[in-house]
Amino acid sequence: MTGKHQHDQCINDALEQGETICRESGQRFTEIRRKVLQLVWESHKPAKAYDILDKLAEEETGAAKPPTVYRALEFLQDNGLVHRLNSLNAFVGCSHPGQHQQCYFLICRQCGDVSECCGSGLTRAIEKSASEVGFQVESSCVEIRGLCQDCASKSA
Amino acid sequence: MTGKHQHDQCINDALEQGETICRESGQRFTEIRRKVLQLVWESHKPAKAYDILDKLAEEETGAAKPPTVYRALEFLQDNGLVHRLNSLNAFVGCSHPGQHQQCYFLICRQCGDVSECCGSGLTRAIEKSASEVGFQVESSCVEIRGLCQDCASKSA
DNA sequence: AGCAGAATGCTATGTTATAACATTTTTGAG
DNA sequence: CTCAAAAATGTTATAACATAGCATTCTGCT
Repeated sequence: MTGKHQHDQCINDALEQGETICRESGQRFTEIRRKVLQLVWESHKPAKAYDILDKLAEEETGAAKPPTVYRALEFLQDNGLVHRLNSLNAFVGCSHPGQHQQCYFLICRQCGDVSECCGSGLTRAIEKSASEVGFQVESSCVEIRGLCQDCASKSA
Repeated sequence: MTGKHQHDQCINDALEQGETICRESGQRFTEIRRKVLQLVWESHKPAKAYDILDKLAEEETGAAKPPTVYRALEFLQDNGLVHRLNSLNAFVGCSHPGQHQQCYFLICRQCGDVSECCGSGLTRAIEKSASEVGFQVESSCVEIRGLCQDCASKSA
């Protein structure tokens, strides 16, 4: 996820998945939504809403306004194409849209890359802990900070 | 945590712990810090910075300004007396300051109460998941939404 | 063409948070 | 006690993040 990879492929995959998901659910994958998804996927680093806004402004004649971006982001979130990182007020592309129940994020404090994980172990641990105090889990937000493998090995 | 309880006791405990922690670490538990901690502890619901600000304004002659509140909150966080909930942009009192490694929060969507848990099971699950991809955990933020026991039984 | 609903544009404003510098308070050294 | 350094607070301004509400445009359908 964080290592060297042909990142264009990530972007293309993401756009195609957006296309597919919208087609299948009868929603429209409009230019703005496509563009915003592409910008979110420019890297594996979280994208801030206003940075996306600025990038849109560079490319478009009429500069986009905040609601435009936030609406697109909301749509993408609703359709599982991006996730919001609460601890950073930022967004990352979902690496396997349409197929997860619950996931969590590993955020590298060094390089800033975020990777998404979906092992069921953590989900089960959360359910278990919560049920011990009679709490019914509906959703959870798990954001983990630390050093990714690449950065750990470089700084070692 | 969420049931009926003599909440004054929670507040008093929290203030005393603030006192103690500051004394032991050679820091000052000033009036503002004390007051903000008290306001955070008014209930088990998360407190927003600007609400605290408003409450301070009601009681003080000279209305406090945002930096005053944010500074106090930062101090309290640094000393483990309050936690910030990223998913809500809000703060809750720490229910056992000075003695935890890592904790997570159960946030009831019905009554809004938040309770703090520190079982090691979840921490271990996080460590384990992260280590599978070579990620070194430094800190984590876990916020779980759902229904607390009280609300679940009422709505049942 | 004409309509309904979805999407976008746009203005304004609400909410959350911090930078930068002035002033006051506290503490400890002499 | 007094002064200087450090800590805390005050103050102003503004940055950063987000949404409400209404106008306009686009799309698909009949």
